[in-house]
Amino acid sequence: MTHPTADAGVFSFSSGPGVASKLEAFTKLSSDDRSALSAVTKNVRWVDARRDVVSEGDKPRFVHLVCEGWACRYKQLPDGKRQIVSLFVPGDFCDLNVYILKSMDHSIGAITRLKVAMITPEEMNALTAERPRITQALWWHELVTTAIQREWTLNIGQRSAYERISHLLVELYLRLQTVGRVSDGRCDFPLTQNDLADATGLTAVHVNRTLQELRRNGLIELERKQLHIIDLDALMDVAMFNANYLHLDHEGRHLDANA
Amino acid sequence: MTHPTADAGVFSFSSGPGVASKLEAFTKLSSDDRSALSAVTKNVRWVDARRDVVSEGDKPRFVHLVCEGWACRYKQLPDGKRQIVSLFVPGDFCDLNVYILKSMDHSIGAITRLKVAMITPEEMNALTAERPRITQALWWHELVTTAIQREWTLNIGQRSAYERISHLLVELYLRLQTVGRVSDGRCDFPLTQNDLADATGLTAVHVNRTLQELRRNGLIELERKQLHIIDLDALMDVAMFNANYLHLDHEGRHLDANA
DNA sequence: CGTCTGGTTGATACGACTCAAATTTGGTGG
DNA sequence: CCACCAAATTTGAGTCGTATCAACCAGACG
Repeated sequence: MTHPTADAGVFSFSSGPGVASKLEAFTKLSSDDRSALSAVTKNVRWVDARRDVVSEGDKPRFVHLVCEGWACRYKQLPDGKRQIVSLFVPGDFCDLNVYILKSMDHSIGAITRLKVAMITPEEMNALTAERPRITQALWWHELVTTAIQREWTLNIGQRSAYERISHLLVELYLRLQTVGRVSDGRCDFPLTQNDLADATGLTAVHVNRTLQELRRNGLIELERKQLHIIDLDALMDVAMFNANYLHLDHEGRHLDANA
Repeated sequence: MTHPTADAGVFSFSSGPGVASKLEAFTKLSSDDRSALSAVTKNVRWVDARRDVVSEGDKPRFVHLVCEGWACRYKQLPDGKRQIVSLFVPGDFCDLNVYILKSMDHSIGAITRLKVAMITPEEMNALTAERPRITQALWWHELVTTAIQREWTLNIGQRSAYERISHLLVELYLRLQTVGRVSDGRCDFPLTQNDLADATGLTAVHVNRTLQELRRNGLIELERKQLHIIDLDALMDVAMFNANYLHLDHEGRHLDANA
């Protein structure tokens, strides 16, 4: 098992599933699709943990695709409060089509050391012009991303701390599962309690006590940046988790596009 | 002034700005663009206040465009709690491209009596195939909609009740302004305190007391479904309002596409 | 009129915050 | 390999913002 801070890579599956893995949760891609995708993801960049990939106010120039590591989207208030509004795991695109806008209204930050592919608007246009299946899949990705954003609004607005953290854990667990980064009920989980606090609108102290309660109740184990979900059904129950918003039910998913 | 429940129409500007008004906040449209738009918005439907336009679980079949009245997007939890995750005012599209998905993960509900145009996927495809400027504008619309969603997450996660309600009032005021539905610091505001509670993650009682405080502090007047913002700058200050997320700064906005 | 929805008020309770300090962990350099 | 330091986690005590519960009131409607 790779150590979280080792230089070679942050994750257990450091040469794990390809960048297409998330899109393939929507539809099977042909091998041509896959090679077109990997052709535009050649231009990669490593970003240190806790560094910005893009900062609020920047003119957006690239679409970013997370290859390795975790990132977040966050917004900051003048009084210093910070809200993490999205989390990105490997396979996630950060800002499809954002280059239409004049300036970023939020920042993208690296949670861990991060490998991101940088795709130019021209490459994206070429890709979508030539590969309708990828275009569809990117649209699906965009719709799921905004559905997750809505669920977060619901989560923060209506659930208690205990439910809220449970919900976030389940969401991330399922998202990691769809890109092949869960095994044996376990996954990497590099968020600090401070990150968790910023993502859920709670304080770090309260997150700490809530996690202890989840442990005490036999629902999870969480240490050394490893999450083990002991009883997923019970945790989903606590969280009132309804997976419909992840839209993993697409029929095309089981078809083979290479036929 | 038209009464909210009168049959003729909910708003002061009932034959107000056209459906293109929001898109024109991004870029000037040509008269061809405008007629193409109005051609696909012929199929309209009236929905009673407090009724669903689309319900969670439905197969999405149309893109909806709000012509008159207000609507909301909401999600409900099994324990009965409800979160309004978005609000729609005239000129807003509800769910661009949503027909890619198999089922709705949220509902769209009418706040007032509502006039919505129903656009088929085929019409949308034809529209975007033929009218690149509209395609761009729709993308911009989509990006702004999700930016608003992120700002709501921030709002609920980090701002106090007083700041939070202020922020929502300012946002809606500015959005109404861009579609020409503000005059003299005043606009229609059909939300009940209960709606406001569901949108901000507060209770109706607390919303009530908070509104009273805003009134007491000379920032707003709000009665009979009319909002008067007395001191916009002060209110924006309270809310720590940064309008960047509305992306109203696009250069194309001031160009004339008919040239 | 009586009913209903939306708004207002008061008293009380509690979930989450604050502040402060101690402890543990992980990384760094001698 | 150990000593050190910073970051992250944990604990405790006290407070506060917002929720809860329960009336009551006003206007709109049938």
